[in-house]
Amino acid sequence: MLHVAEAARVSVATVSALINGTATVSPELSQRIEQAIRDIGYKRNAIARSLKMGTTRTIGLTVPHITNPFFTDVVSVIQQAFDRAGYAVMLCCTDEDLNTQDDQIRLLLDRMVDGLIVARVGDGAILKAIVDDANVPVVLLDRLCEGVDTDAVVLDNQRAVFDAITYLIDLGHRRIGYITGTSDISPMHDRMAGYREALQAANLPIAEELIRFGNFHEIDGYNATMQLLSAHDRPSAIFSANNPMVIGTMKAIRDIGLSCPEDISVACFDDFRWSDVFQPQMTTVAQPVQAIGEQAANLLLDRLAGNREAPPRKLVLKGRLMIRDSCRPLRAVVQSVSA
Amino acid sequence: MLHVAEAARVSVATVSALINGTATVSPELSQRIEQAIRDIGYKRNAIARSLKMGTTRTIGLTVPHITNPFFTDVVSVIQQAFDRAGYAVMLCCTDEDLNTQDDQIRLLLDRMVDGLIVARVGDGAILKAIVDDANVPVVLLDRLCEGVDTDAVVLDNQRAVFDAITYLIDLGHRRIGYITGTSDISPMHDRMAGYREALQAANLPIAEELIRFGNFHEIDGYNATMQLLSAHDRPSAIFSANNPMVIGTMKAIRDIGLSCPEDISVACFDDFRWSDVFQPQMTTVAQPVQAIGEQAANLLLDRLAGNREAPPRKLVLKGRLMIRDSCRPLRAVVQSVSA
DNA sequence: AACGCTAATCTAAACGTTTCGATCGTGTCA
DNA sequence: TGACACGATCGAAACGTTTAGATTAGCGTT
Repeated sequence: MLHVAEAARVSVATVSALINGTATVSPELSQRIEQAIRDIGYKRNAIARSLKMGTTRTIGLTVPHITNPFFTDVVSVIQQAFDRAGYAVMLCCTDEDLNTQDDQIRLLLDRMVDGLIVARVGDGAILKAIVDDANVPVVLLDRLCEGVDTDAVVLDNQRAVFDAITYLIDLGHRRIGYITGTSDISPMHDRMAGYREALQAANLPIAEELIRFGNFHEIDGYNATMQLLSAHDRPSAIFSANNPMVIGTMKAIRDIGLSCPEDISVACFDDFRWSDVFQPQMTTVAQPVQAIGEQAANLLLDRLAGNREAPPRKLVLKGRLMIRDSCRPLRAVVQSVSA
Repeated sequence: MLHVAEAARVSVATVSALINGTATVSPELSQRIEQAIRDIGYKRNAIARSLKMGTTRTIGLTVPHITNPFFTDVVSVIQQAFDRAGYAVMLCCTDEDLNTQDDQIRLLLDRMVDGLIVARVGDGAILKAIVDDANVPVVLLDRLCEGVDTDAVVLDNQRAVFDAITYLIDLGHRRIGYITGTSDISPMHDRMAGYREALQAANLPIAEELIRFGNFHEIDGYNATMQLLSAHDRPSAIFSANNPMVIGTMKAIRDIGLSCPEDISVACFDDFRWSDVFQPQMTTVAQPVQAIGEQAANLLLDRLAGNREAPPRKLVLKGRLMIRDSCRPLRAVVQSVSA
């Protein structure tokens, strides 16, 4: 900018005024300055600007795994929304690891991001501390955080799983395997509650041996399914509370020589792009990824626009059960119905 | 930092020296400073540091669509690699749009990213201009760019498609539909070349009506397939040069009342996580996403480490044909073989 | 005792902006 | 004609660091 000012024989203040439109500058000088900008190929240095202004027009976004199709989609929507608003987004993947997450959030705050969207991991203690003393607006995505009272957009997970499990029960299933991630994050906790609620509502016993915990990964779903299927009284249906794990479930079913839906019904959380193309077409709980991403972005953009004092807003969206053909009625039930 | 210095009764220079380890500071002062840092909860301002140092420890990454599973995986790997190296990554999705890409690259350069990894879009003119005058290292990902002579990691696309088409030919297919994205980017161009080469090598005619262009999206694959299948002399196999489009292909096949692989064989570029779980298990050309991401990251990290003068390095990796069961031998061939 | 050497510390400039307040013509009004 | 307001422009400080070079103190040599 100094060079531009010299070339146009004006002060840097005038150049700045013209560029930002913060003060009127005469047509004559405007022209000289614009010419100089073109000649020199001047680009404003956003870092210097950020230092002075105290704002970077950059936000941080952390998700556990970007390869989880739910997060892929949400990240995509969020990125687009902020792009439209002229913000850059720094993406971090925490790999479901608490320390990684802490490091990354610190990294983002060091870089003075203007705001944070966090699909958190682990317990909320450090997140809370970080959020409290850095005074950037934070919106929680997908996962609430005890003690962190801030904007959030989540799904009504309990209801969504309740609906899915109830659907399986209506098909005649009585022993329904349930594969979940570790329950220290709210969605897993709430989904489990939905499972239990549905069984109770149908007066079915809750068999703890049918509930299997994994660490969100395909291999965990595989192992859990193997255990479920090799038990002597195996379930007739399996619900996987997370998308990557259901792949493991399907592989285990295949490897053990069974087939879905003939021998065992399967449903899972999170829709994916291939759901209705390949066989079996998977019955899933679809999250409104577009809405989730947009709402999260809007909440944060609203704060960034200056609305800092409004009380925390918690948006709860509804999932939708996408019934396809990976779940079949149990024969016994079909008979009793036709009897 | 000023506050810390005052609290510890030292100069800011000493604080800086301690924090960065750039000079020895006596145990006594060290302790006072560390205490002050803790008391105040001081965090170094990375923006101010960047301004002074001329480096942000941030890189920019642009891809056309993060929801394309190839890019999802590569982005994931790249993000991890830079995270390990202490870099942040700004992610941009260009949506296959040239103007968007230009805007985003400018946005990134304004923010003084230290380097750029670009899976480009459109023609390379502006990209070239941008890359030339911003003097940040750039590595091209997946797609080369005419006139931009810089580090790159790409696939041997021609060979990969050659192998896939040859496989189909060996199965007895003679009329093989080919669905591609617009050929102004190198992978599409090279893949097409592989298609033509394979047909020529087998002395088969190249029927231009079997070649369909789309814009990388599912709907384009759908439309292209509809056209191919409603022609009077329809192909017995279809190869889709891009992953999202193959979903459209499968939907079109279903909607038109055919089935894969019984009525028509299908193969496509880019493997996906569900390939071997659902039916038909798709025969694909798998890219070594892990290697691609790591190599791209390494090339850039090497430049960032100071190796600016080395001549441009172009890494060409090999694809791998994953034969599953979405392609069947043509009956005629089976008969002639058994005859 | 004077000197030079080293280690520890400090002062101040610089990075590239924004912006407050000052300055300087110019035209208007009494 | 003098006072005054106003519009255009500028000078300089500030944002929070890093770092070159200056300063100081301590210590061993001669």
